[in-house]
Amino acid sequence: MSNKTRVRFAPSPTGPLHIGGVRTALYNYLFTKQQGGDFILRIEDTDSARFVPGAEEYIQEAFDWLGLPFDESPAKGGEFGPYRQSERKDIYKKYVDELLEKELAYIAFDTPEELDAKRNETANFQYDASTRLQMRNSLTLPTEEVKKLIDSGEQYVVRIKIEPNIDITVNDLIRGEVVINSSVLDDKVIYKSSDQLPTYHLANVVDDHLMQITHVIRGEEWLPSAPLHVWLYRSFDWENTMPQFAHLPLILKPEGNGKLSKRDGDRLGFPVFPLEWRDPQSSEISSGYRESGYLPQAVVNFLALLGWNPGTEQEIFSLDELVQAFSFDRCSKSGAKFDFEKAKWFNHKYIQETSDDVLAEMLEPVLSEKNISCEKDYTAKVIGLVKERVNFVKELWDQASFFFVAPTSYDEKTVRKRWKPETPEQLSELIYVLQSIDDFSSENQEKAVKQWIEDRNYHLGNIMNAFRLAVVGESKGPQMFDITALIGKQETIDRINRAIKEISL
RNA sequence: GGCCCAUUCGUCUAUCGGUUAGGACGCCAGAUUUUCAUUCUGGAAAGAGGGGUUCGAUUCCCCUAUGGGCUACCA
Repeated sequence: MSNKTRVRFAPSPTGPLHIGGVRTALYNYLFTKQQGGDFILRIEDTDSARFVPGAEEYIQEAFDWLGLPFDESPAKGGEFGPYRQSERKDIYKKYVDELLEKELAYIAFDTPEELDAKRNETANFQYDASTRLQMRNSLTLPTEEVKKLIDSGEQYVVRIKIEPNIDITVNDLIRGEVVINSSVLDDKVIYKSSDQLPTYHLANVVDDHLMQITHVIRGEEWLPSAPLHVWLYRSFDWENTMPQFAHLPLILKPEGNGKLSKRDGDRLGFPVFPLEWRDPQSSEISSGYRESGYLPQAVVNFLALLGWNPGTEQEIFSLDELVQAFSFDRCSKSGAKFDFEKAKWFNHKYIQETSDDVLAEMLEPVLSEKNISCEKDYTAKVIGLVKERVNFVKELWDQASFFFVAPTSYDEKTVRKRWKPETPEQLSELIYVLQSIDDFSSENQEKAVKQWIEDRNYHLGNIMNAFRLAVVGESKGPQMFDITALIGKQETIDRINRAIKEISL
């Protein structure tokens, strides 16, 4: 067996991938790539009842968008496949039988109703060494009886037989040694005859072993069952090749209590999913980071810092830099509340670093939706002027619409404040001044207009603000002459004329 | 209820026994600006509580409190 680092991200396809899962996957990726290892996607669909169509495709697409490619996956294949647990039925059966033969597991016939009844009558009922002898299973029933029940089609499950009062140590890369006494563990179901599939615990351990996974990096919600997994490795006699564990702290709701859940996002005004998701049953739509105008690099950067820090004051990291810098001993042990404001800030930073051409490409759908077609080059120039004021790609339109369409109305407050009785006449003069400028560059305009203002002893602020109101429609936007230089002389003059006509009414 | 994990500014976090407890987001103020922003500068803002150990604890130990997770024939 090679000692190459191999990690897996193992979601169950029960819906869209949530942002906490994305972070877990990201840490897996960072760690394994730092080691020169492999990043594997395994679909854990052992619960046939909860399968949601489209979820697996969604997961694939999300990682494509994020730029975190898998080395092995259902889509890509690999030498340890298949990568969907539902396609590995036969494999698991063999290992379940092995445990049964070694008498480390047993068959149980108790129905869900019987178990419910038991739980109701006994407080803290647990199916374990203290109770298993009172239940209907292969430990209490005669062998022929067990055989007869199975042959007659009686549904059963296989339970792991946990020996009581043994301290089980889980060595966690983030938390150190966690010791749990086996008496608090129950005889977990590892296989169900109803769908002939194992439960998570068994499938997980068998697959991690067979796929030669070296590190299991997952959410903290798995910490309580980690001792069971260790027990399973022991039962199979695989403890010497058992993967190392790292249980990541959870991502919490920004306000109130509890871990971030699917419903939190749209309720609080930010996405919790990488991509937009449309529920196949209810048709309900949950927003995604991609559709909200986040750049994947910003999402990756933000998520990486949520629960890990470099120990320096650097905050902006490329993926490669993250791969270099990541380490488990700089992961925090406690849950992190999701901070939407900071996510916005990261996106702002990344938009500044993205080229105008790329942003123009991203703005294209918005423009065509508004029936605006223009040169990419023009759009890019516009973006160059306004991008420093936005957090999201979609905000570019709000900041730049007047570059594409002339104002149809004039902001009332600004009119009241900036449109004086003498303004129309001054702007008429301004038109003459602009008319006389041959090279309509920003610099030339500024020189000519300022000279005129000085000659006539006008008030700079009054002129410029009225000018802006006429061209933009309100009191916002980049340098005035940068705007007019881009939209051109004729358009500028037209807009001033229109404003004189309409505002004076 | 039981078991496990955690606990530094509002939030994300640095500190690995001795610091004016540092940074970032957000917030507030000032500067820049022909507007709105951006940007820059400055400011307010933290060791859950109680016991120990120690010359000295945010840091190590214990208890309490609080938060979180798990406790399914779900993952």
